[in-house]
Amino acid sequence: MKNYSRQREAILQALRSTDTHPTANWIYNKVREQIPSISLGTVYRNLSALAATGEILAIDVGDGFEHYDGDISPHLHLSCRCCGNIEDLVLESDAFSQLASEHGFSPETSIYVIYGICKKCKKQNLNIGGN
Amino acid sequence: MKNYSRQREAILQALRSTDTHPTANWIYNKVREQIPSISLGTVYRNLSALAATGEILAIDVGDGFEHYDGDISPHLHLSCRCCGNIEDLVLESDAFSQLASEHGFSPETSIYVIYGICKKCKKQNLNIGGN
DNA sequence: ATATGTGCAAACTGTTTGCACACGA
DNA sequence: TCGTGTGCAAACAGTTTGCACATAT
Repeated sequence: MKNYSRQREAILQALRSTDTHPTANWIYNKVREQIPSISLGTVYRNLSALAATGEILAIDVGDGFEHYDGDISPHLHLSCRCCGNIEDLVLESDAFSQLASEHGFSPETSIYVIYGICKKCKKQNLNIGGN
Repeated sequence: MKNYSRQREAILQALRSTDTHPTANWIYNKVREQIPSISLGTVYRNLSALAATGEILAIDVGDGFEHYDGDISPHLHLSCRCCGNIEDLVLESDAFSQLASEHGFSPETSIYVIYGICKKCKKQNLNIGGN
């Protein structure tokens, strides 16, 4: 768990260089700054591998894109349906995972997404109607 | 918000007739028992419409399929990476949404997914390696 | 008649995969 | 040399969408 290829290293680095939750395509473009010859397929392959080993998190917020997160600690994802931004909210304790454990379920990864309107959009009165 | 077509009614009914979290295709096959001529496109269109109005929930557990849930109350989804089953766990209170509110975020829908191994799979020693 | 919804099938798009080649041990 | 990973591009699959027709008011 150390012998990373240059490509995987760059992918991991790109993901950890941001506090957003980028898509595969964003990472692809980012990594190309360092390794112009890298291919999208390689990005997907490595992201899948990293997610499978638990080194990164794959988050599906329902916008049709897979998002990735270098922060694997349990935290809330606040997904704004107005600007599309995904905000993090650190959790002091993961009561939900504990609850799941009490019910016989063995938690491994937790992905909590709350959809709504973020503070900024609300302030700008960019509120979207009932949609 | 009452004038539902026969198709939409059937889709809603099919979704609420099960305690699983079916995919669009499952619903499609289910509804075809009543309305054999219904098309997949119609199912998708209605599911999207129902999810947009908040009458149902669209859940992405990262298996490549969109899952739908007729229960829109905040609850945990326990996704077993062994058998693929999605279990519900009712929440008495949604502390996370409250936390988000305190941080200026206006929650509308909450989707909590915990990945792990369910009780049944664990009992059967179907435990999957580090994967 | 008009507006809304449907069935059908083609199109779309993010993701996956096969294959030949490159690189490190 | 051998195994693993890469680049490329074609293939895949779930979902969306355009269009003509059906249905209800």
